[in-house]
Amino acid sequence: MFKFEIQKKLEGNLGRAGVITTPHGEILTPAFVTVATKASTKALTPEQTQDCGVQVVLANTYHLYLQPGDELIRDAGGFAKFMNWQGPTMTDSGGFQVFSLGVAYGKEISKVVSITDPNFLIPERSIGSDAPLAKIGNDGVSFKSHLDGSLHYITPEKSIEIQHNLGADIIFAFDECTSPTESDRYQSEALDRTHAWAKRSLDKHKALEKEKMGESWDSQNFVRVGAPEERVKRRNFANPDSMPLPQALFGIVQGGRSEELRKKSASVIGAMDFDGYGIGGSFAKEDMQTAVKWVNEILPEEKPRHLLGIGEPEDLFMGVENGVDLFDCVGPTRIARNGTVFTKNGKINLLNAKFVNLFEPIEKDCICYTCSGERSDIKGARGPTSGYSCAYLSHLFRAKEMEAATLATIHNLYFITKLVSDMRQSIIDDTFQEFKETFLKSYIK
RNA sequence: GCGUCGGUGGUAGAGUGGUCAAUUACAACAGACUGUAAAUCUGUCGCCUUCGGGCUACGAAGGUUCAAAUCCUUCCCGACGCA
Repeated sequence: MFKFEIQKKLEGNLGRAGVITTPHGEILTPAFVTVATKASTKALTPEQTQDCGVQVVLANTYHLYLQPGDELIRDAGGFAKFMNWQGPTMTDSGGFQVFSLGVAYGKEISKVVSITDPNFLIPERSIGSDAPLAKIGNDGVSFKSHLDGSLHYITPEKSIEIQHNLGADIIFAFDECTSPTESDRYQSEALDRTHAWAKRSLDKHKALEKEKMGESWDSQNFVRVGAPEERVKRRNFANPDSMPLPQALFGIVQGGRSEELRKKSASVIGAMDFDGYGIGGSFAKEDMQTAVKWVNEILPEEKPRHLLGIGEPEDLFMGVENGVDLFDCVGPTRIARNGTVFTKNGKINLLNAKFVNLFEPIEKDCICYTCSGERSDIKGARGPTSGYSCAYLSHLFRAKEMEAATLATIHNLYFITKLVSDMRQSIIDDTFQEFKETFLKSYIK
């Protein structure tokens, strides 16, 4: 029931348009995956998220394991059902938290740095005095919960077990996301660890799939006909209707900024029997493109590739052109909550003084709910409307009204989802290069 | 009219002789945000500056003092109490 079909390839580079089939529906690729870390697209209901054109949401293993607990979500029938999301889902393995709660904790480090930024060479610039909450060992990672200080030990096996309880259609191997400031020697050590963890993740996944789906399970020919009682019982699903469904596992390529390590990782991970591949880790903004290219030239062409945690418009073009099928990023939703929205002419901050009395939508020709005032599925049902003005959004942000986050998030998700889906269409129409040039010309000033 | 308390930067509110251009919060102004520790964080926030400093400021005007937002006098304004 997990399939990837390439519909059309870009001439002269690695880009392609395709379709991923999951037990919960299809994903037309390239696609932007919306991040719903704690089983919620912050500020939006699933219905609103879907209305933005979002096909897939990605939740987080570590966060849901801590709260409300993966077993509870298993009993609820999986996180999609738990949050009332109708489409395909993914979970990240917790590998990113190894970074964000580890070396990056309390520090001013981003996984994407700019080589022109002098500060990036000062690795340990501290913005707090807290000790890291994640400590890495070869067998796994110990975490001190940021919620209550309790100690937890996550191994590749544990991550996969949790992800099976969470029940997403696509799950990820447990990896170590390294900091861009680490030495080559460390990156190499970490890479070996990530490779070992990939193998362990895969073995555990296969074992759990076998247990869940039965010995003669065939992922390509799965038909959803009803859950064998016994298997339902064995997996301890509280709701017998929520039959166990097959899950796909993606391995993760690491290697930091090193060509040698990136290529090595793509070979090692690409040779393992994963359903698809994630490209993770740290990048320099300036050479992200070459890094992605090194990797995708090696990874098996017939399997989907997911560029983890990348989502600036210019990076999306770069990724698509270099053979990436899926992206996820907290950027669009996070900056929206902080008052920044995308426009064709670059990002704008709605909290700037100039928007206080601007009685126009963010973008006049945008048809998202925020700009047009209309939901895509019931256009005209509420009578004439001209959408929400910048002045109103500015007021909501200044007044700290929750709706500010909702409306800004809707616009940004629509913008970014539409952008990637337009890229997909342009690949099919053979107009990708023109589309890219036109967009970037006005977007980057 | 008498008495008491009080008047501090956009606001609230510290400070009651020098370390005060004045704690703090909010507001304002700008910036950041890339597998979410994030409805968060950072910077600026009297005027001028060659970034050393200079100038004007704590209701107003005088005064004491080497030195005053801080002490004294008068005036103006506010709250409360008594007539």
